[in-house]
Amino acid sequence: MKITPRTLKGFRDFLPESMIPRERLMETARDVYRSFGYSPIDTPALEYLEILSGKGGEESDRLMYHFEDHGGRKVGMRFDLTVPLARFAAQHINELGKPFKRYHLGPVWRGENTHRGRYRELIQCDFDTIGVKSAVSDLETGLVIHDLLQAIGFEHFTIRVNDRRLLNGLLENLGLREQSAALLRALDKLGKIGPEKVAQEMMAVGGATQSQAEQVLQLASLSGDDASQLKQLAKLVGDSELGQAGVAGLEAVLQGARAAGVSTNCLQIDASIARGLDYYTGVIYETFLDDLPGIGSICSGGRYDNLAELYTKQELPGVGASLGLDRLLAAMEELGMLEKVGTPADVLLVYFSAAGLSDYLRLAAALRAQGVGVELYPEAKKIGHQLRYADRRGFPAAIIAGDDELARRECQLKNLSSGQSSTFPLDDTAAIAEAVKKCAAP
RNA sequence: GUGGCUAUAGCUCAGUUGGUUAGAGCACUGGAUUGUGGUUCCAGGGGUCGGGGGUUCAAAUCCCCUUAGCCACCCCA
Repeated sequence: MKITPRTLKGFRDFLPESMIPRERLMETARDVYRSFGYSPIDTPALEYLEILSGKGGEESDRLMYHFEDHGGRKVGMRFDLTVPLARFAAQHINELGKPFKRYHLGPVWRGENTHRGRYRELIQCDFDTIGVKSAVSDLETGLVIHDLLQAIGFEHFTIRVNDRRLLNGLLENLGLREQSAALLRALDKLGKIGPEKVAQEMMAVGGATQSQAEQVLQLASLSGDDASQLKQLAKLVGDSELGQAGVAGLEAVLQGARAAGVSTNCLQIDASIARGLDYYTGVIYETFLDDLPGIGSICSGGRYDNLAELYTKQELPGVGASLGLDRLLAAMEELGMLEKVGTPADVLLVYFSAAGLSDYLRLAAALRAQGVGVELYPEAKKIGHQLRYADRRGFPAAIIAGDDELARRECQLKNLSSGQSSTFPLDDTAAIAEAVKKCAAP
């Protein structure tokens, strides 16, 4: 009786075809983060339960995988990278200095119900700047998102920016500060259920009056250029100090972004985004793909005033965002942006007979030293078989060097998409490497 | 967590009012072609019909339970 091979609900295997673009995406994220000066860190998958359940209480029990280890310690698996960052920062900030900019790519686990694009094990790609309150860091966070999406290959996307202080300032003005959580939750559904139902929910659940609900909804109906939108917002928040700070924050982000060359198409105010994380206190970002808005935000983040207050007396403000790798890959798949490749190598080296093995090994080593990925076929099967293998795996090229070629100290390089071959001296590995790279280029 | 839909070969699916040995396309392996892939032709392997229980002379087909997936809602650190 064999054990049925299967994976847990919400957990997935990745075949090369999906793992290759996945790794590429992570590499792109790392490159962009590094280009802004963020440094890599890592933290354990397991933490003491008390670290992770700091504020969640009962709710976190449902969401988090937790258990008792063999030493009787109560432990939990991290469900995001922000809480571990808070612990990490509280523990190490004196060695790190401020500001501290880090990126962190890694899996997190959530024991909640699964949906399309939502799994129990997922990769997060976070970057944060902690230890400073500067608006420059707020702005830079948006710039990273912008550069990241461009580096991945997106042209049509919208980074929506908002500021928590704006919303709270308005609510303060209206005397609704106490109910802000319920009201923001309602406001966040705007795109989904429309303004009328949002107003209804605000009145029913949030305790707002009709006119209060309408004023909150005005936030979401701005028009005109940056300056006039900011003017409208300033008017809405009136003399609320908090609200004015929010307007100023947004102004700084918009001006900076324009100075850095970010177009109005790619980054704009959307005062209705309110979603999520309770701990955000300032600027908020959410990013949508214009060609696939239904998939939701693929990169979100914002500013939080005191990341690590649960763990240290030191005040540690921060700002950052997180790329939802799995959701983004699902989107790219749907948009046909992922070409199917079954191999990461550039060329297949056909194996004729053991007599040529030393030459093959020497050639392969020389090509690899020049940055060309080479796969040597491991057995002397028929050439047709080996070429078919190369074709199906998506190799762009094959090197063919049988007894005849080797006797002449030559090899053939066959471009598998055009079908054309050319001959090179076996020793001229620089020329071969260059020709292979030409085949591999799109 | 609530409600609905679904599960047949590696993948996409057919399978009549319950009826005898469960099929197709693609993929895979071998051959036609002993040194040139993608096309074509031939052959082959691969299924306890998601799992368990029940009804029946007889179940892929009907009933119950369970697991997994999809959709909507709830929630979202």
